[in-house]
Amino acid sequence: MRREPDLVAAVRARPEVARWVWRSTAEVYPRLLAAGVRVERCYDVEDAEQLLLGHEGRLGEPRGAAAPGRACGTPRYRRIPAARRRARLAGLLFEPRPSVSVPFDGLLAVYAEQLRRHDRAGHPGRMRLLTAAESAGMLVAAEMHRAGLPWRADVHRDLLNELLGERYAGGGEPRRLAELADEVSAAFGRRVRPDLPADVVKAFAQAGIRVRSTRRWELEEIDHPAVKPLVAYKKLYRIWTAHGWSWLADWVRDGRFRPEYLPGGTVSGRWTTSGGGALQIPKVIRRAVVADEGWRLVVADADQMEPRVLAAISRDPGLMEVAGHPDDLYTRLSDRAFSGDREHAKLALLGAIYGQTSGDGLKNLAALRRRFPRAVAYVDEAAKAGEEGRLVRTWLGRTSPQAVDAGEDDEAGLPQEAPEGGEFTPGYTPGYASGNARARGRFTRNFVVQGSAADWALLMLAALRRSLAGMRAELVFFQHDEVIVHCPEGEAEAVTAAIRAAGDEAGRIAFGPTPVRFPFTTATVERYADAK
DNA sequence: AGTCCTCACCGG
DNA sequence: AACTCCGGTGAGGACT
Repeated sequence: MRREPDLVAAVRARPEVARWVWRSTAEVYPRLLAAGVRVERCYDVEDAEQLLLGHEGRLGEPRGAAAPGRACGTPRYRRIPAARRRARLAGLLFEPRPSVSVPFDGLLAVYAEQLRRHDRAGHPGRMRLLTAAESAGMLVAAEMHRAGLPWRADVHRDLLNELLGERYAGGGEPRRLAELADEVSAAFGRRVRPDLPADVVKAFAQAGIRVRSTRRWELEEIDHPAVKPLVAYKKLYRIWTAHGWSWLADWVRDGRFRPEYLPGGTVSGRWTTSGGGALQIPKVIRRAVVADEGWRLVVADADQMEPRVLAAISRDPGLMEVAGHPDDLYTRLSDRAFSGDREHAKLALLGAIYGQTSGDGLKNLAALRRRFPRAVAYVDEAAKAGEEGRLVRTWLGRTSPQAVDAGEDDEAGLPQEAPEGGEFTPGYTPGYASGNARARGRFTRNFVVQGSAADWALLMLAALRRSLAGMRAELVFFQHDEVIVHCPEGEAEAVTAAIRAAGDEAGRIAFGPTPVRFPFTTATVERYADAK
């Protein structure tokens, strides 16, 4: 064993190393990137620990943007109630503070034991693939943060002026919002604050209309002159508060928007981001995402990712046949089982994946079950497991969190039991509590599909990262089933080909030999908004 | 003054 | 047609 005084020099001096094993990519890799050093592969011990603990059923708490060791010191961390923070800390192997170092021989022992724990997994090969893929994802996350999404602040400002109007000197609402608020008040015949739901509900009540909430879809069913300006206000208010001038000041520097990506930030393995709401950029704001001079954005969206993943993991012969072509899956599905009605076919399939409880999807589910019995049985079995309190796994082995038993005293801050009958309750989170078996069933039903899709996406990113390595092109954005690559115009064609290849390669590696295809819709554009 | 909760929007 | 799955974010207001 030897001590190296300088991380960057130590890594740079060993180009022959095939894979770096380290405690935390998020802690180490940004320092390397800052010095211009990239590594090909790594093994993130702390991330693997989370995945292994989950697989072993020893993780009752979710990982998230606020998980200790990930986002210490961020505002989100402080938002978590103290009782929950304690519960999270209890399941952690490592000290959450980056400043507390793990002894080197301790790390080696943990790594060696982790290798043995992979062997004991239900599918050791898949489990090794999962931890390797997520480690690759950690590299991608750090590199994307460093590269940043090209963002034109001037275009964004023009857009805000156009949508919201000028700001008044004293602060407060911009002109357009103030006008809409006046229109709302005029329609009610009294002063009403459109940003206060309680005020709006009261105003409608006085007008003789009872509303349960002020959600947009509910308001739109009401016939009242206040509805139109109210809905318009809510849309613009959202842009003003979440993506307005202060967002611009907080998050855009030197023509780049740099969110912090957290691979595996959700229980299902989807990524989250921290800061700037990077995964919720409104469509209109995407006009501000503009490629550099002479460069292009290659925007690629995986087509019907979740149905294709369901075909691959359930091995349903009929659904694999439908998903075995690159063209629109729902059209083929409707030709087979829904006499050409694409919308019904789509709703039925999504309803099966989401565990729909009412509506048209339920009727069409019967048709789906007749034609694609193994696919429906796959998600039904996952739902049954959840209802009975068992764990479910994604294809590669990411495991649903343990249902938390109701009644334990360290649960302060966790949502309480949902009401009988499975009604939707805002704030109730089925993944974390066991109060409602049916809600838990919907969660596990969706988990196996959404999570396996996240498995695939991770492998796709890793494959894409490898093929971009020799180019100037950079991955600059990733959102569940969508990637953006920023590249010189001349590389756009090669990048597009690389993305398509990565999709099918990820399918083969994740799911083994399968006829299922994983095509992308791609667009080479100068502005993100032009991709759709 | 700081913490916590609710509401409602955005995205997939 | 209805609000089912996974999330982040900010504002307002009640509370300590």
